[in-house]
Amino acid sequence: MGRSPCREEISGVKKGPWTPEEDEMLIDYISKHGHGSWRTLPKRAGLNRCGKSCRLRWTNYLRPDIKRGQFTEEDERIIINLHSVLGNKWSKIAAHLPGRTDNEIKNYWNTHIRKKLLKMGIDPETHKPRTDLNHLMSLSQLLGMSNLSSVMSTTWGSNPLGLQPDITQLTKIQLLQNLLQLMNSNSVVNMGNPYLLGNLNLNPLFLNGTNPLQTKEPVVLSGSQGFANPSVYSQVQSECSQQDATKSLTDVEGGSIPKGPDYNKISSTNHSRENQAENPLPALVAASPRMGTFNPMNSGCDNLAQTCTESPSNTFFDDWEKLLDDETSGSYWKEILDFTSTSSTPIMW
DNA sequence: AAAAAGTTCAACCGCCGTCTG
DNA sequence: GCAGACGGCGGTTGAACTTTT
Repeated sequence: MGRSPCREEISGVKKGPWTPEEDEMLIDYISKHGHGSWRTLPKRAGLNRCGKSCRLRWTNYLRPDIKRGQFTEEDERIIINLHSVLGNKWSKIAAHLPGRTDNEIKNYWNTHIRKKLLKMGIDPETHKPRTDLNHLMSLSQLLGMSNLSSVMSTTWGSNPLGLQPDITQLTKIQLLQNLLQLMNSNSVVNMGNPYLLGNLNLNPLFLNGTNPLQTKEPVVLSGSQGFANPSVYSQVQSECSQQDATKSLTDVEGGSIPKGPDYNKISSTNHSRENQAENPLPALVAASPRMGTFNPMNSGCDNLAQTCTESPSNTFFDDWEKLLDDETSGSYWKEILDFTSTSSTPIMW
C-alpha cells in the first residue's frame, strides 16, 4: 500500500529551494485553475517539480492565508495545551491556529518550546517533571558544584565558579521536584515496597497521606485502571476538534471532565502517555501565558488552567518558597533539602 | 577576523489511510 | 478483495544563518 510518487517516476525533477519564478508560476496557476490533482499539476503549470513538492510549497508557504511572523504567547500556550492532549499531531494542532502550518508548528515546537520545557525540567513528551536519571544526575551534580563553590567562597572570599545562591536554591528546588515525581511514581508502582522512601526517611510524606503536594488522596492505579477507556478520550478529542481549543482544553484540564481514574484514563490513552496513568501528579502544563506555573500549593491542583490564569504572578518558585516557609510542612522539606545539600556525591538510585 | 559550534526552518522522505477501478 | 493512485502526516535532513570562542 502506498508509495512515494516523487521518486521513481521523476528522475531529473528539480529539488531543493524554490525560486521566486517557480513560486510565481505555482501561484499563478493555482489562482487561475485551483490545484486539482497535485500529481498532474506540475505538468499543467509548467513546473519541473513533483506534485508532492508543489503541494508542500503551496500549503506551507504560498497559500494566501498563511500567517507569518513570530508566534505570540497565546499561540505558544495553545500549542502546549494541545500538545499535552494530542501529542505530535501537528496538523490537528495547526487546525486550531488559523494561518499556521503544521510544519511551522512542528519546527517551533522542536526549536523553541521543547527546549524551554526541558530547561524547566519538564519532559516535553509527557508534560511532567523529568525523572530520567541523566537529568537528575546533572541536577545533583550542579548541586554538588554549587556546594563546592560555596565552600570555596567561604574559604577564599569569592565564588570562583560564579554560581549564585539563587542558582543553588533553584537547583535544589528542581531536584526536589523531580525527586518527588520519581517517588510518586514509585509509590504507585511499589506501594508495598517503600524502599526508596525508607532510605530517604520520608515515609511520613506519603504513607500517612500527608503529602503536602497533594491535598487529595493519591490516585492509586492498579493494572488495567490506568488504561484506556477509549470512548472517554475520543470524547476529548472530538471536543478538541469541534470547539475552541482553549475552551476545550480548559475543560479537559480544568475539571469539567472528572479527575481521578477517568482523568488518568484520558491521558493514558494517548500515545506515550502511559506513564501518566502511573503518576498521580497533575500535568505540568500551564494554561497561562507564563509557562510552567505548576502550582503545588493549589488545592488539589484541580483546575490548573484556571489557577494559572487567575494568578499569573504566582510562580512555581513562589509557591515552593511558601511551601518551604510553612511551619507545618516545612520540616519535611527541610529534611529533604538537608539531604540533598549534604549529599556530597550524586544521588544514586 | 576567522573558525567552530549552535540554531533555525524549508524541504524532503517514507509511511499510512482512503479512494477508486 | 486486491492493488495502485493519491493526499496527508510526522520525522528527518541539511543549507543558511547566528552566536560563541
